[in-house]
Parts: sequence; C-alpha cells; structure tokens
Amino acid sequence: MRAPSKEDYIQQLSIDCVIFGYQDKQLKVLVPKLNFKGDFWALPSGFIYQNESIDQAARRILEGRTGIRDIYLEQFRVFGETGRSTKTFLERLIELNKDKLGDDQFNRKEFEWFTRRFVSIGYYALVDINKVTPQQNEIDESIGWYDIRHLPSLILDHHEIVARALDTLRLNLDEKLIAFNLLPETFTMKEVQELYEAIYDKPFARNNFQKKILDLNVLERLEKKYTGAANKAPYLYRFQRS
Amino acid sequence: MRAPSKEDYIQQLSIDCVIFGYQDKQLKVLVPKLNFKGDFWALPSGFIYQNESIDQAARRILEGRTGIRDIYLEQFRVFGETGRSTKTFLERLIELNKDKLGDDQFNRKEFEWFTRRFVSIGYYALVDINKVTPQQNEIDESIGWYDIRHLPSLILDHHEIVARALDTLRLNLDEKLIAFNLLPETFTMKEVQELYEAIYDKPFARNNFQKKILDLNVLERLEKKYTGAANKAPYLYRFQRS
DNA sequence: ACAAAAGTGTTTGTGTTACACCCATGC
DNA sequence: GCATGGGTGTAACACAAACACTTTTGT
Repeated sequence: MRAPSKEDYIQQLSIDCVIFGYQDKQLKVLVPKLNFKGDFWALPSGFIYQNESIDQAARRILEGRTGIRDIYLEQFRVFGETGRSTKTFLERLIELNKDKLGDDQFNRKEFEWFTRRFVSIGYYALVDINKVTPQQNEIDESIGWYDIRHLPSLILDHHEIVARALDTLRLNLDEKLIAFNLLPETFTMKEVQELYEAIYDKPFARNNFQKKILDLNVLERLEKKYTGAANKAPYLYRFQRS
Repeated sequence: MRAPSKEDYIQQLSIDCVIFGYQDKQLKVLVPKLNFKGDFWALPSGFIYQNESIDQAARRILEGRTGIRDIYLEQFRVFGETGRSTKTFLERLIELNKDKLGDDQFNRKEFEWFTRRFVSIGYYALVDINKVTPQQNEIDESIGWYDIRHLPSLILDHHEIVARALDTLRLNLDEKLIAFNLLPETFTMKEVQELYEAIYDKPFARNNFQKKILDLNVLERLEKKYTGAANKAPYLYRFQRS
C-alpha cells in the first residue's frame, strides 16, 4: 500500500463511515477486520482528496466498500478529541506484527503520516443489504455485517462513533423518511415494523404502527404476498419517491 | 500578524463560529468586519492547535471574541465543498488593498497557507449579550452585533453557515432547553416569548406559550417586576439548572 | 373608572395509545 | 373448523390550539 502524501490528501482529516444494513430483523453495521494479528476491527474510513468535497470523499469510500453508488448518507458529527491519535493503537499493532511490519517494510514516513492526530468526520449510510457486496481492501482480513447489539471490539473511539450514528439515525428516521433506504424495493408492513423495532430496540403496537406509516402517504400498496402460510396474505408496499 | 505554520495548527481545517445574542427583540449574530478596503465581513473563526480538541479550539476562539468563558456551544455541521477556497476572495482583497499588502509585506508562505482549500467545522454559540464585550482582533476594522435578518454581506459561504446554524438552533431549542442561555439571569415570560418569536420569526399565543414553558418545570418564579407601567406587573423568572 | 398587559381557566381539535373485532389463508 | 397472522374500527387519553374571562397596575 502506498503511503498517502500531503500532495494527495488533506492531512490529519479523515472520514469514518457507519454503514447500516438490515437483515434477519437485525440492524447491522458493515465492519472490516484488519489483516493483522491482534483482532482489530475498524470502521470503513478514508481521506479527502484535495480536489473533492467531503461528501464526494464519503461517497467514494462507501462505493469502495459496498460496490454501489447512490447511497443515502449524511454527516452527523466531527470527532476531534486530542486523545484519538492512532499512535498508541498503531504501536500496539506493530508490536504484535513485527514479522510483517519490520522497520524496513513499514517506512518511517508512512508511519508518521498515519500516527499524527486525526480529526474525523462521521458519516452514516443506509443501504439495502441485498444490493451490497462487501469489498475488503488491501489491509483487511475480512469484512462483514455485524448486529449493532453485538459488534466486535472496535479500535479507537469507533464504538462511540457508532453510538452517535445510531442516535442521529433515530432522530432523523421519521423526520426525513429514510427508513425505506434500508429495505428492498417491496416489503410488507410487518417488515417495516420489525425494522423500526430493530432500530429503536423496542416493540410497537401493530395496528397503530400501520396507521402511522400509512398516514405518511409515501407508500404505494401493491398486490398481496402469498407465502404459503396459513394466514391472511399481507400486502406488499413500495416507497413512493416524488 | 504571524503566519500560522503547520507546526502549530492542523492544516486546511478551520472553525467558524455563529455567535448568537438577543437584544431589542432581535436575534443577533456577532460579526467582525475586516480591516481592508472592500467591505468584507467574516464570521469569527480560527484554527485548531495540534494539542487541543476541536471543542477547546472553539471555546478559545469564542473567548477571544466575547471575553467570556463558559459559553453554550455546539458543533452543527462541517462545510467541505471544494469551492470554498479563500483564494478567489483573497485575491480580490489583495487587488483592492495593494497599498497595504504589497508583495513584500504579505509574504508568499503566509499567502499559501491561507489560500489552500479549507474544511470548516461550524459551531454555534448562545450568549447573554449583556455579558459580552465584543473583542476585535488585529485584522478587524470593527466588530458588532447584527440582526440575523439584516446581516451585512459575508464572505465565502458564511451566509449558508449562519442559515444552517439557525436551522439547528430551531431544532434543538425545545429539545435541549437552551434558549435561556440567550437571556439574562432573570427575565419575564414575555421576554421569553419574544425571544422565541425572534428565533422562529413567527408569533406565539401568549397563554399557551406561558403554559408550555412553565410545564417544562425548569423555571423558578421570583418577585414581580414593577416597571411603572399602568398594568399588572409581570413575574420575574430564573432558569433552574439541576 | 379606565386602558393596558398579565395571569388563569375552559373548550375545542388533533393525534397517539389501547382495546376489540373481523378477515383471509392453509391445514 | 380452526389456528395463525393481517387488516380495520373505535374508545380513551394526552397534548396543543383557540377562546374567554379575571386580576393587577398607574393614571
């Protein structure tokens, strides 16, 4: 991997992404695992080119990890504590991976670039999990979806970043009508409800929930969905953008 | 003025502050005017030292402009478009101020530092306007409070920054109970209402407003305020923190 | 007594919560 | 027929908006 230089990127400024997906009644986050000894997980992140806006940078990073464009995303907070330097973390990582990262292989300049203090802009994204093919990059061992209630141990302040992203998602969910970005093209009312229950981690009353969602007047009712189950077939709905 | 160097500050990252005050039934913003020909107004701003958090930087900048500590403040958005380089602006400023900024006086290195693209973190602050003594710095011609509805012509995207700050203020006002940061120690209910009306730029019904505010259970009722006017004297209130 | 503005109470409307019931489906 | 889950209706409640009235103050 080439060392980022100051010619390419804005220095000491990064973007961290909390990519939300929904599957099996669970709200999930896309998290790569670093290809080093020590079990390090880190949110998808990247830097900002000199000639791109921060939103463009976020979209580029997201496309690189999900394979899709046109993702709903929003910046939600800047993380700028002095303590969030990667130095301690990187030193531990190097300590545990001496074989791979001998002084000759991991050059000094690169180390300095990475270990400076970083201010990070938090973005969250909502994707249809079925459309995403998680892409691991050169320094990943793997990448996968994790239930937000059972995340692996993330580096630095990434747990706080996820928590803040979830707070913002909850605040914006009704206001901005963005939940449907997490669902496939068509869905039943029960699926919407289960999504809401996963996001807020609490149950909703079935009939009142249906009324509330339908009163938004953003759903188009389609044909019924016959599942073969011994009960009334639910309607399918589609989100009406306009 | 000394040129900021990369040893001191994080490069290409700045903080812009929207400092709100309230007086004469008007929501006001503290804005300095640059001491150059051409009538340039710019929001109070600054950079982030390597060893301070972004919140600390914002507090330092705010204290420098208002003379007070312990200010309510909150980051609300990052402005990171590529087009927001100060280069065009600075070139025009230099063109208009050749006498002051000859090539020898305005050194090249300083110019380059300032004219790189900047990503800026927006903070808004709420202050008791009576406690503030606006401080102009070396490059200001003046500094003053302007009615938010009649701001002078601000540089770059600073008008958008103000608009976004106001949006966030409106959203957070009830949620976080922060309006009282704009008022003096004691105040009447009418003053609270007029403040709300200034912020939302719309009238509220007197009795319902009073009920709503009192139901928050955050105000302590004090003695009456006799103004000498030929009408019932209003009560004074104080905000209860706890 | 009166005008002006503050304080408080009552009614109306709206939207949310809770409860109840009916309908379609496959065994 | 019956269990299961989906759809809909209504009553109860809480909250906000609209309306009305009373009280205090200085002239």
